[in-house]
Amino acid sequence: MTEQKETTRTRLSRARVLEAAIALADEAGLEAFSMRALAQELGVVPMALYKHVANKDELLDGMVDIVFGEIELPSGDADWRSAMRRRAVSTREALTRHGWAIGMMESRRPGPANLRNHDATMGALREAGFPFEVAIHAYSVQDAYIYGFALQERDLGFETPDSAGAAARRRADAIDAREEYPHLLEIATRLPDVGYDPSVEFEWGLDLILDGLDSLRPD
Amino acid sequence: MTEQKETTRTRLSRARVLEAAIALADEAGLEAFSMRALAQELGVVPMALYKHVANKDELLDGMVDIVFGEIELPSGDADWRSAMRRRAVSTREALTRHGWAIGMMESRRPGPANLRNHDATMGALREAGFPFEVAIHAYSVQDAYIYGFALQERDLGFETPDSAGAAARRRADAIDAREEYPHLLEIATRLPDVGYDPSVEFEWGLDLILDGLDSLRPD
DNA sequence: GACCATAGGCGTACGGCGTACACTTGTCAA
DNA sequence: TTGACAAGTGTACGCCGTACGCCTATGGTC
Repeated sequence: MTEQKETTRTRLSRARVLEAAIALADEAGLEAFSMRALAQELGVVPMALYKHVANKDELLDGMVDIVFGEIELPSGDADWRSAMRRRAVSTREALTRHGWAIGMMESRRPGPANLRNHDATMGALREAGFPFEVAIHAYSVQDAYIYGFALQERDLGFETPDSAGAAARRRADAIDAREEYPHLLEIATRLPDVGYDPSVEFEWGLDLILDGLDSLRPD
Repeated sequence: MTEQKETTRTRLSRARVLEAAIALADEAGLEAFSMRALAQELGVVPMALYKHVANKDELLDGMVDIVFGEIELPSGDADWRSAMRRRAVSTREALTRHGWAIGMMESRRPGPANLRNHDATMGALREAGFPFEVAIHAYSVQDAYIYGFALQERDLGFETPDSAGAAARRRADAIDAREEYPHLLEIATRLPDVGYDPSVEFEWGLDLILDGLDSLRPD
């Protein structure tokens, strides 16, 4: 028979490496994400990766910029408020899909998608009439809120309406002295009842901020 | 002579380990923070640490709870707004001192200082008259903003009034296609002039949020 | 079709990490 | 003085990122 290379493996490429890297980080988390594990996932020896990325750091840079690329840019058509709102919602969604990226969005060498995103966002605010300094403030509050919310959402494990209650209860149970913390107890007991939807929660705070900003806009 | 042990080294203790660990993480950063480096700092062999902490994870838990302990609890005396404001400012300050802790405040097994902080904060909101669900929302926005701001502050390197401009310029310079991103260029050029104080920036957004919350309070 | 430069993938090896396990040494109560 | 128990040590293992040199498959040229 001598079937020639029954598995003529598709060649590696930077794009394939990045894609597999994101998939691995998504499902295994950042701690379990190693060059060696990634190589295995790709059916290749660890050092093969280094023909396509300079090192792990540069790989992470590339991964983060892909996440930035998944974020909806503020469209010039819509009014500033809904443009900002859509961008914020889309950012949180991307960060929910890629929890590993949350702490890295602004800490690495910015890629093209990052720059485009920041430029477009600042542009939308300026064109909405915010003076430079107010635009800086407005940008700062929004991004701090978005990143912080994503961080909390990931860390507190409030994923589904009532896993939130479960998580709260777990935290309360972790310490047995429940009666020492009456308000934590209230959270653990009442949160499951009132229900908790992270999207609703996110948008509640987002709208509070956007309302505040709107009242500062000239005209 | 035979001076007995000229350096009768003070015994190790959990407290000494934690203190040295925080000092090391503060000055060397989280990546350079290793059990081996910490041991060396304490003039001891790595495995000696394990007589005082279970493992690195549990050590980090302890470090984070010490950071929580440095945060001012909302006092029952003041009105809710200034109590929340002081807590927020104090949290940001603690996180600025201990940048390594930012991503870990809510991700680890909560220690006593953590629980006390959360309970007291939720309590202050409830006693201010916020209904349960609104109090949850109010808590969520504030903490998301605080943690997110601390994260940005650390990652963007906007430490001093004009290192902010320098950092912005550095980011703009990192890519040479400056004219492709006019609004980033504006930031790089104008930010040094208008000055940038992270405390002012933080409190601007904080007040925006607190004002929004105040308008929702019953009475 | 034959040849060869080059890019892609491999194997080995090194120093650093967290920490298991068995040991020696120091300390303090009896 | 003694002996038990706590504190500190030494060695070793399996991970990690990645430098370096080798082999091999690929595709352009004749």
